Amino acid sequence: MKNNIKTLRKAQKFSQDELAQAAGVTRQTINAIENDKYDPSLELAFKLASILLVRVDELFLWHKENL
Amino acid sequence: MKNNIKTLRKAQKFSQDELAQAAGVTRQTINAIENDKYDPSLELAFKLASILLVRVDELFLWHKENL
DNA sequence: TAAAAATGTCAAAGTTGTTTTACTTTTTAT
DNA sequence: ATAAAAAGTAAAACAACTTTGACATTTTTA
Repeated sequence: MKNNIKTLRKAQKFSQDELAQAAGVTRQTINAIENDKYDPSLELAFKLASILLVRVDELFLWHKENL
Repeated sequence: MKNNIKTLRKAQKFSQDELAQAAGVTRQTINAIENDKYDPSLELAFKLASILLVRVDELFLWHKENL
């Protein structure tokens, strides 16, 4: 699933590591998600959205056709 | 994490099994999520929100204090 | 231009989410 | 009151997400 994490993170001048620490995960987790290696858990998705000041459905782009 | 699945599902007169099939998972998965045994994946959260015609952040109630 | 910071990547181990099968209990409808 | 449908539950196996530790590459800054 696509996401806007990298864009929003840079807009707030966070490094991957800073965002990771703010969300309570490791740098590798943020890196993997930004590079579409896998999707975060729902819990982490909410934390990231909260930190980046957007809603989950704004941070992650999900398309019905996947249904 | 709390959610409104049971309420919205009943409002649309779906059984757990019907909702499960619509979302492409098993009945047990829906049952476990409704009863707060665990949270769904982000992907499944989006599917359920889509089927139940609400946003992810309306279907699942996440509180900042968990951060 | 060299050092420092940030990012990319990988494998193994650990944790969490999902399926399958099966059985029990509760709710709905006849 | 009974049968059928729906919901609850549990263990084992499997799949997906996260951590840890390590090292390579790219970008930034002094």
